[in-house]
Amino acid sequence: MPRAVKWETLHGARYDTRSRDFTALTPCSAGLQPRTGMVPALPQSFWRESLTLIEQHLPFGRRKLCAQDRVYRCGDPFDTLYLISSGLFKIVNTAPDGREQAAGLYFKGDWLGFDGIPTGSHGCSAVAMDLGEVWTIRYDALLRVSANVPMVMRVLLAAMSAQLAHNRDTMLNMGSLRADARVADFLLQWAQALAERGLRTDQIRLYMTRAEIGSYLRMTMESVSRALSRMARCGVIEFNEAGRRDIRIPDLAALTDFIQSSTELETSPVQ
Amino acid sequence: MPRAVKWETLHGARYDTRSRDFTALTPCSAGLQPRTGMVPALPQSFWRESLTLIEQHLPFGRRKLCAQDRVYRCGDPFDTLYLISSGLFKIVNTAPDGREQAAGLYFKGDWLGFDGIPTGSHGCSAVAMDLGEVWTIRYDALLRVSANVPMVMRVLLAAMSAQLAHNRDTMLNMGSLRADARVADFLLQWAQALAERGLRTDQIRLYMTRAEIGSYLRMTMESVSRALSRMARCGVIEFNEAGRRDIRIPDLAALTDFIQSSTELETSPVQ
DNA sequence: CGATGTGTTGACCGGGTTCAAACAATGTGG
DNA sequence: CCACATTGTTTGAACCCGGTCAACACATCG
Repeated sequence: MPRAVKWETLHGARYDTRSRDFTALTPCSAGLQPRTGMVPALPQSFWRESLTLIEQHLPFGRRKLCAQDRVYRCGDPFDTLYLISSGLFKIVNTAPDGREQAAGLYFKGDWLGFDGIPTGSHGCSAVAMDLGEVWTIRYDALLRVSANVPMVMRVLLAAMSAQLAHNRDTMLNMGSLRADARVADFLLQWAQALAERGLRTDQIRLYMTRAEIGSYLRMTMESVSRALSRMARCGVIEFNEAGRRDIRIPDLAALTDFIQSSTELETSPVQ
Repeated sequence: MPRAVKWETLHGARYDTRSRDFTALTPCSAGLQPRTGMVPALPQSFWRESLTLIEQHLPFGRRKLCAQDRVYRCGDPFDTLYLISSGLFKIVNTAPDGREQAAGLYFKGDWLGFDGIPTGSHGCSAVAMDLGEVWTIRYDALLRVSANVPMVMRVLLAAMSAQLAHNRDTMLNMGSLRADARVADFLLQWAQALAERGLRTDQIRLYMTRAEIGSYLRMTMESVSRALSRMARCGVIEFNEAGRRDIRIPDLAALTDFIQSSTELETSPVQ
C-alpha cells in the first residue's frame, strides 16, 4: 500500500506526492490548549506566515529530503537558514562520543538552523523523519530583505521567540512531569502541532521508535513502552491493528485528564 | 559591612554603588569551556556588544531594581525588551496554581523579554536577584533602528540564538546528569558567566536559596543540600565561614572532574 | 532459515523524593 | 536583653519511581 494512502487514512489529509505536501480535508478540531504551557497557542495562521512571506519577498532554494537525511550536520559552517515547507524534522545533539539525543521536533512552517547564528557553525544536526522539503534561505540575504521589509523581520523574530518560549515550556514539563505524564504530554503536543496545521488530531502516526521518543523525553525506551501500554489499558489511547506506531486518541480531554491524574512532581514554591 | 565591600571581597571587582555596576580588578581567568555544551563559548567581548551598540544607536530608559523586584510579570502586555546593564536576574514560570519555577538565569549583557514577542504578552516573569539595572528598549523602536543599522539586527538575532542554544544545552544537561553533577554543573556555569564578564571565578556568592537552586535544577532542596555537602566533603568546594551561600571553588578543574566522576546517565544511542 | 531491529513485559536495584526532626540565622516585640 | 516566630539549612530514614538487565514476541530482510 503506497504511503500516500496511509497518510490519507491517518491524518484525514490528501498527500500530494509531487509537492510532498498534505492538505487537510477536514477542518481541524481547534481549541486545543497546552496543558502546562504558559504561552497561549499561536493563532492557527501563524505557521503559514513565514512561508507566504518568504515566498513573496525572498529568493530561496528547495531541498527535498528522505527519512534520515540531514538538513545540516553538527559542525557544518552556518550561512543559511531553513524553513520547513513539508515534513517532520528533529534536532539531534551529537555528544563528543558520537551518541545522539533528540532535542526538538519541528513541523511545517518552523525554522531550522538558528543555532548557527552566534557562532557561525552548527552546534547540532537537523534530521528529516520522513519525506520532507525545506526552503533554503541565505542568512545574509534574509538580513538584507529584513531591513527593507519590516514584516519579514517581525516574522523572523516572532519565530525565534516562539522557539524560545516552546523550549522553556518543554524544559518545565520535563522537569515537573512523571514518566507517564511526559509521554502523554508528548502525544498531546504532537496533536497540537497537527491541529495548528489543520490536520486531524485523533489519529497520530509516530515516525519515531520508542528509543527515539525516549531520547526526546529523557527516559528509556522501556519506560516509554510501559507508559504507552498503561495508557492503552486505561483506554486513553488505542493502537491501530498492525504496527504499534499508529495511535488513535479517542478523546483529547481524556488525555489531558490522564496527564493530570499521573501525579505531577511537587513544584516547590519559590520564595 | 556594606554590600559593596562584600562584592569586592567576593568577586575581586569594584562595585560602584552609584551606577550599580561592577568592574573587574583582575583580568578574568579565561579558557573556561563548558563541559557538556556543544556550542563553543562566545567570545568574551560578546556580552558587551549589545550594550555598546544599543547605547550608540537607540534611545533607551534605565530602570533600577532591588532584589525580588520584577522587571515584568507573567501576563503583562509586551512592548519593550530589556537589556541587563548590571545585576543578576532569573526567569520564573508561574503555574496556574500560583507556584513558581525558575527557568533561567541571566547576567549583564543578556536580553530579557523575548518571550512576549510572538503573543504580545509575557508568558513568564523576570525577577531581580540583587540590586540591578536594566535598559528598557521599546520593541518597535528597536525594529526601526534594526532596519537602518544592520549591526543592531545582527546582534539582536545573535543574542536570541545564543539563548536558544543555551536552553538546548541546559535541557540536555538536565536530562543526562545526575543530581550531584547537575549542581556541580550549575556552579560551573555560574563561574563561566562570571568569567565571560571578567570577574573572579574562584569565589561565588549564590543569591539563591537551596530551594531556588532546586527549582532551577528540577530537584528538591534536600538533594541540593546533600550534593553541596558531598562536594564540600570531597574538597571540590568550600563554604565561607558564616553563611552557606558564599562558596569558594579552589580548583575549577577539580569541579569538572567531579562532574564527570559523578557517573552520568546513559544516553541511549538513537537510530 | 538465521540475523537484525523493534516492541513488550518482568524482576531487581538504586538514586532521589518524601517525610520528619533538629539546628542556625535573623528579626520582632515585650 | 530574652522569648518567640520565621526562614533557611542540614541530616536521617523509608519509600517508590524509573533505570537496568534479561527474556521473549514479532516483523522484515537477506
